[in-house]
Amino acid sequence: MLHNTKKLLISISGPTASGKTAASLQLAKHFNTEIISCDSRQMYREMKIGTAVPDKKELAQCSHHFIGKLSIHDYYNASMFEIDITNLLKTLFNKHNIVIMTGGSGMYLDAVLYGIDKIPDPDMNIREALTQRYNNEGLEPLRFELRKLDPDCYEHIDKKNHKRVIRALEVCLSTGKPFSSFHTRTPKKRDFDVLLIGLNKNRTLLYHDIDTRIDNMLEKGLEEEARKLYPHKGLVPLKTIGYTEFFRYFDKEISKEQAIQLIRKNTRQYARKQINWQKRYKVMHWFEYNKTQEIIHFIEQEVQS
RNA sequence: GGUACCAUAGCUCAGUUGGUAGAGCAACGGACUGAAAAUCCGUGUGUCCCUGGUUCAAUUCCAGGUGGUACCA
Repeated sequence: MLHNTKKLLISISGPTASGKTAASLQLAKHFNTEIISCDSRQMYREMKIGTAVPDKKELAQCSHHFIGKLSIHDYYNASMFEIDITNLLKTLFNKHNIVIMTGGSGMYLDAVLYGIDKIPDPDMNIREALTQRYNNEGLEPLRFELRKLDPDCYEHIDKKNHKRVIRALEVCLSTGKPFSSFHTRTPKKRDFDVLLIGLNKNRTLLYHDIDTRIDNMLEKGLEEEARKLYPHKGLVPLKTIGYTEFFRYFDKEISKEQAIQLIRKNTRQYARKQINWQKRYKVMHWFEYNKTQEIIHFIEQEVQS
């Protein structure tokens, strides 16, 4: 039995197809607890197949949170996720000493672990106007304006990344204060401990398993799911691997075979970006993807010490 | 069997009037504070098919070989 007074959040990280779902289910059953999904796409209920949500059997094995919670028509972001999850954790920690969180969205994980600085909600009209300007005039004028409004931010920002520049400008314009003035650069304190677990799978096997997973999605009807969502293809949640490629096929821009090959390629690149992101956590404990018993043993040792 | 053309990066192909080579895609590495499965940045990884000849120097020119493609038999 666990005698710790402080509650523990166990985060399972790893690239797509590394076995996070299976591992977290085993952990949840072993510790008799619940699972929170830290995945920026599995939370949309219309996108089940393409985001590889756990199947009915898996979902029935323990309580899952945040899967299919939103509609693709809802606006959502990492800051909202931070608030929702910290609130949810308060409830769950009343029932459990340990809670599992699993998923591949690095920024959402950061939001839960360290928090995101409080900034007034984005003004969509300003964002829209800036995006228009970017489309018409290019990035240069926006960069120039940012240099005027927030020289400090301009120093550090990725100047070729239009989304970053637009975001910074949008905050400057809607708040009247420099974007950089909102950044505290200090992680928030949480009243629970965190144990970061990373799943490791060698690249060759990972790529093989990605292909298998995509074959499964196609069998389950990914094309049909994508076709249903095609009318909404402009929505942000649908800018997602597995859907955008099919949308291009529906637009007759590429063949179906090309779309599937693109899904494979883009998923591999996505996995690499996830691996890259996960390297930033110096306190991550790495395990081979199929060694859940070792993870359980490790957690029990950590809890007792 | 004969003739012509081709052989350069993982793939498709440039190129070197002879001084050991570069694009796209792929691959790989990285950044990330309210769009993050998004967005952006960086890196060339090579027996220039093989053997011989000419030359100070051959991936480049010449000869032969091997493989491929097309056409003729």
